[in-house]
Amino acid sequence: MTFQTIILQRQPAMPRPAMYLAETAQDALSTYAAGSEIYGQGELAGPLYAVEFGCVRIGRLTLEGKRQVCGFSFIGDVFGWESGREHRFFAEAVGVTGIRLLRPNRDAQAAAKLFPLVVESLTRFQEHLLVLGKTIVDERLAAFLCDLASRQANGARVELPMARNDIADYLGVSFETVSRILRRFRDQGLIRVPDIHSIEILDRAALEAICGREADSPPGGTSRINDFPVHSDEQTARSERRSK
Amino acid sequence: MTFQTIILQRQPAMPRPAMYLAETAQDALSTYAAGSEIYGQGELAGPLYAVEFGCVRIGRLTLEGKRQVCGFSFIGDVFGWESGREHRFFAEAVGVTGIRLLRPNRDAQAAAKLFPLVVESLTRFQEHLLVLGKTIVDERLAAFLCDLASRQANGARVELPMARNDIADYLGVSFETVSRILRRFRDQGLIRVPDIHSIEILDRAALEAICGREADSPPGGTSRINDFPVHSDEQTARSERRSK
DNA sequence: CCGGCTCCTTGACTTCCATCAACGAGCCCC
DNA sequence: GGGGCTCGTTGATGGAAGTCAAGGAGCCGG
Repeated sequence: MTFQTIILQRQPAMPRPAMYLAETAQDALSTYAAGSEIYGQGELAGPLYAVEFGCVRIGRLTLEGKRQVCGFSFIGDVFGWESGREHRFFAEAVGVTGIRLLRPNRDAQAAAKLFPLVVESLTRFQEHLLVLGKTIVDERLAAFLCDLASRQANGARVELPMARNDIADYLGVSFETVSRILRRFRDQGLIRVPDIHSIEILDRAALEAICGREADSPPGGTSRINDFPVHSDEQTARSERRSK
Repeated sequence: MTFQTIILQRQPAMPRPAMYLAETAQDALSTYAAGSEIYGQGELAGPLYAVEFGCVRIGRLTLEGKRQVCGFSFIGDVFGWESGREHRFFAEAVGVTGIRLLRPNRDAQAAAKLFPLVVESLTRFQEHLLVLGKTIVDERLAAFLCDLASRQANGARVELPMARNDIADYLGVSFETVSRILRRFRDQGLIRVPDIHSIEILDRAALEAICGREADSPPGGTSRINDFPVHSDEQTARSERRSK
């Protein structure tokens, strides 16, 4: 396995709440080789991980040996949440990747700081869930590209550090289909593919139309766990049945 | 719209962390008619909601008018997390459903108590995500049944308060396919369908084999945000490339 | 009781996509 | 440079599941 040459957006560390939890800046940073495992299924869970640079894929190996990727984490993202003692997923570096270990403190302040992050993570999974619910594969791929474009603030240029195989396992399609659809998008003039690991979006509106997106509304605002509007004991039977 | 006769597992409220946050037991409880909206897309977010009895579906209406259900919440589950100011999903009562409003306190203790709940919710979405990644629809339905069976501690009996349409939108298939596959499972002797809203699982092992499940490992244990095993700066290039 | 409604089932057809297969490109090491 | 490897592309084919359509089963109100 060779080192990938792409190092995605190496930028100064972002001023995120997660950073507050790192013990010291020096000893909590690890560099992972391309393809190396950050943690494996069944390993003991505990710390959280923040991506400093590069890209991480999170997924699971099924009993039949198939692989399903349930998410990618890019710079600034935090992953590693577990509700049990063990990791139910694996995490692997896609390219050369820098990871900062986050050690949650025992005091309650730590939970309050982590809260927005876990909710943001939840939001991501929910959104991806909707993508996987789509039956037309074009829509899934379009959604994937739009999502990447909005997460990477690179203008029309989108980096694809992961392999086609990873994208396929992420979108629940075969990697041949990924290849074919990218080609179709190219033929339709929606994208350009200057090299295998980057894509230039020529017609963002068209892509968003394909996957049924509204505007560019990136998740991850401020998490609100405070004041709330009381509306109690409503018996309203607004009961139109929504369907196709 | 008529009231459904099924009220799912009306039990004494479970001693869950969520309960600690309800203001008072009386005024925070609302009863919703079947099909009624608990909150809608675009509404202001704020409080959390705990299911006391019944069942809630959470989903989104896409621009094209299609509906995608991204989760069901049963008794004891907490929903309503949002990373932004607005709800990006709707929540509707499936049958007659009792909802307890949870008002998070401002103090940090609240976040610490809510933490396990949001991580549990995250876990559910992750698991469902893997289900949607499956290409064979039989596997999705088998996974759905197994999931319900493990969430409802009813032995082999599984209540299906939601419509076939809901299941279809949850699994990303057409409702005709749901019907067909349930029939096939019945013909194969895997399930019995005594009435339209309940299923008896005759061969749990076979169902779990179909969807590739290991043992019955219900999520929602104790969330660990504390001590962690330090393993810093590993450069190990354990780089087998996992694939199909 | 009958009509109207929603939900569910079943059938026929068609399309989309997974699979199998072959080949090319890039990379690395010997 | 040549061989071996992984990754990516493209083509051909079959099967799985969506779509269209019709009909049945409850449920309700008049």
